[in-house]
Amino acid sequence: MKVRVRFAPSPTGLLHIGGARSALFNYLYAAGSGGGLVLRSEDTDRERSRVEYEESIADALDWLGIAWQEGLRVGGECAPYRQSERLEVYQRYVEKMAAQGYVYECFCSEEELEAERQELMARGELPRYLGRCAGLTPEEKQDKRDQGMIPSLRFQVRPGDPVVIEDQVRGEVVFDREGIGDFIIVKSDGLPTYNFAVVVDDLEMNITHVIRGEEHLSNTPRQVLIFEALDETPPQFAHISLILNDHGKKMTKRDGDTAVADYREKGYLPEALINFVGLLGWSPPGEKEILTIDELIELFSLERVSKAPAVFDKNKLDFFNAHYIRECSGERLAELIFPFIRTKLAEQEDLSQKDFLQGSFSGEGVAGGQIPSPWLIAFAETIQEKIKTLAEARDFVDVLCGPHVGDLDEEAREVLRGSAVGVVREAFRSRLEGVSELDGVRVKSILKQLGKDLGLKGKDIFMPLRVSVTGQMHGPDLDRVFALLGVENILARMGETEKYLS
RNA sequence: GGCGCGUUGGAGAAGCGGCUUAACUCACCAGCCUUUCACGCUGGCAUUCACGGGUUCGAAUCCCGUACGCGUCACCA
Repeated sequence: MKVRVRFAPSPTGLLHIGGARSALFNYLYAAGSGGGLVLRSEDTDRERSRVEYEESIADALDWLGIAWQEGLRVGGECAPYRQSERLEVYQRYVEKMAAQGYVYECFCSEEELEAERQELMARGELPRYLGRCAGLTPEEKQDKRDQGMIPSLRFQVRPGDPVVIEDQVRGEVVFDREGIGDFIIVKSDGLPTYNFAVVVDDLEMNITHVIRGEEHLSNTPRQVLIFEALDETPPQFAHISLILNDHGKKMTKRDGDTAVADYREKGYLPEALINFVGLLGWSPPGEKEILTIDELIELFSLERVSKAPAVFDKNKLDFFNAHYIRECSGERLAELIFPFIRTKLAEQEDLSQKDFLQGSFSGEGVAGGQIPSPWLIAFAETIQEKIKTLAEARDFVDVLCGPHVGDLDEEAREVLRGSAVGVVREAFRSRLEGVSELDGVRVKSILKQLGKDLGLKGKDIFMPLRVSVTGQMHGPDLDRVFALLGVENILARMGETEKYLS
């Protein structure tokens, strides 16, 4: 039988890291076994569901490179893929189960239910519904209706053997039927509850494997009971552990960046996020951890999914991101960086006419858009090894653009007070005379010759020049920096730092 | 509280009864490389696998108990 898995988020918020991992694991499993992935929207919560969220979730998956063959946006044989549009389907199943006597109307109010729960808890018993409305006579029901009460529908849990779940990750998990009270399958607003809708949809959509978060494990017996009442075989279950924050708690919005979109905005690459998230609760068989999505597909298996929860470690994410940034071609990095530095670049008044702003982007780029200018590519290559996120590129704009040096800190000023500084600067300046185009090779040879002529080595010649031109103690290789700035800017900046000389 | 799940270094983890005096990766520390910072390279970082019992010639690996953590007990998913 062909593997069919699904990712079924409820559109009540952005796609968060945990959801992304569930989607990823489903995707990897499907792709690795020649199966398919279905994207379904579980929007039965009328209050909280919103189409915008559904869109943003699909966008996030697209961006990550997690592709689904069926469902939202792409359609398919089992359409519709939005639960709110499948009400007739659920109705059919309600009737099927009602015919077997599994369904009854419940008129209990929220207050009554709460009171019952409290009482059971106080007695130290399992809070659950005791079936008060199960024995209502037709007259009593009519009476309640006449009073304007709208019933919900409950599933009757019958006594029997414990429910055994063969979980692909956790092994055999056993639940007692007595601990499960009759639960609601259709709310009084006519919409099915989660536990009912998943079962129907997984059945109708021929889902073979349900891979989802551990928080669903305790719900699984209810779902199995419904499968049983329907006389159907449940799919294989695989419950993956939770992702914890660094305090060991379940990651929630309050922990700050939990949405995939947050990371995209901060300048993380999709391949870095995929690599990182893929290693959360799963480990590859070999020693290699830097893995592309295709390699993950190749290596992924449920057997290697960990039972223990995983802590989200931003350090490691940063490591992956820095790695993938370093792997980019200059052209792609330039394209990726552009949106992050666009406004900053625009502030550089004297550079605004340079081609990297608009004119640079014409023709076909690697990402299918436009081609970045040679300058932008050089800029990208210059900072490539310095940044962990794309957003950090912003910090380099002022340093590598324009005729102005920012304020120098005390350490930098100290460097310029050195005795040989004036000589080095003058020698450098004179060598720049008559030079119109600077490139890395040219800069290198100028600096080399300079050192030779003055009889100075390394630090003594490079630090004064670095500080004179960039105002900084650290930064990318000087030859690249100078080539990027150009003669005019270098001279202008040296003029500005003149005042710091002793 | 009931039920369920988990517990190997700061983090991700490998380990599936002897090959483990516990791989690998991130972080951290030291050294090397280098015109700075980074990158890269080399080395260091758990005598010990939550704790206590037991089984066994032998246990991180199997069993039991305890502790701790997490999840779940909704007309939310």
